[in-house]
Amino acid sequence: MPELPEVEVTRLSFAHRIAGAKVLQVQLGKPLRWPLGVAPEELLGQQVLGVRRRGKYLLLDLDRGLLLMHLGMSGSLSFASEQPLPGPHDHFDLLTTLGCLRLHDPRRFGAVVFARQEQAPQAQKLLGHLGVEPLGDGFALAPFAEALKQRRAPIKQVLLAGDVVVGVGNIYASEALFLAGIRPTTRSERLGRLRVERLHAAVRSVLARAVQAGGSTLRDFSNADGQSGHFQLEAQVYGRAGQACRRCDSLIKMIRQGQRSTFYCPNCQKN
DNA sequence: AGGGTGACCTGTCGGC
DNA sequence: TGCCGACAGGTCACCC
Repeated sequence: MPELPEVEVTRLSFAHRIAGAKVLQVQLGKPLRWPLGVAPEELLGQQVLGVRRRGKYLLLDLDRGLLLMHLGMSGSLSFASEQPLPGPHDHFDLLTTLGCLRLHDPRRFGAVVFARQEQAPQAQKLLGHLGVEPLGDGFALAPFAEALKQRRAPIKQVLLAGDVVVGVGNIYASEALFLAGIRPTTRSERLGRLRVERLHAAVRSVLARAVQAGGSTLRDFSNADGQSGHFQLEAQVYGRAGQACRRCDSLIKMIRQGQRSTFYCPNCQKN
């Protein structure tokens, strides 16, 4: 479910409501990808100062540390004034004076990890290698071009790797490459100035529009209010193998790259 | 150090 | 209807 836009939409939906809350209780379900890394009692009484996002991580700033939350493949957060009855896939509840923040995650690829500070090794192990924020000022064309020139892997996989630019997941990678008119299999280093420029703009605009639309093009995403995306953004290529390209009517193709599906239009995306 | 692979876990869907 | 394999929005540890 969650790429950068979904994570950001989630953040926007509850950050203002949880700010200032004090932690009353922590309830854990089945194990997530990593252990919390601290005794839950350690969190009690701490105040939630705010919620930031770094890549696909949400950072819950507390007065004596921070919680790094990741939604994995199937996670979603909800924030409700009363604690709802926990279901079989609810694996983390943070009960606070202002409401209950809950991580629901059937596949349990998500995680909640505590660190005393952002620079602590537990946090840096997860955040340290991340690339620039695509929606921030740091996403400049020249360094992006420079980074892409250093890589020999197919451009789709460089985007997914997240060490050049963060937040682009499997859906938006295909979508951005379509927008830029670039074949996903093209080696990163072989992209010329013009294509890099188009890709830079495409990554930005695809992600920004998805945030504005309230989440992804896909069906089961909902923010922490329980509201689903507006579905205003139709996928151009993702999930459309065998269907007609919306721009040129050619048939959309699906291939496998690094065990993930990639979709593209063979006519609109020639190298 | 970059690149390729397997691993983690559960649910759903299509085909036989 | 039932079973089985393929696949799903992420990313880490591991090997070369």
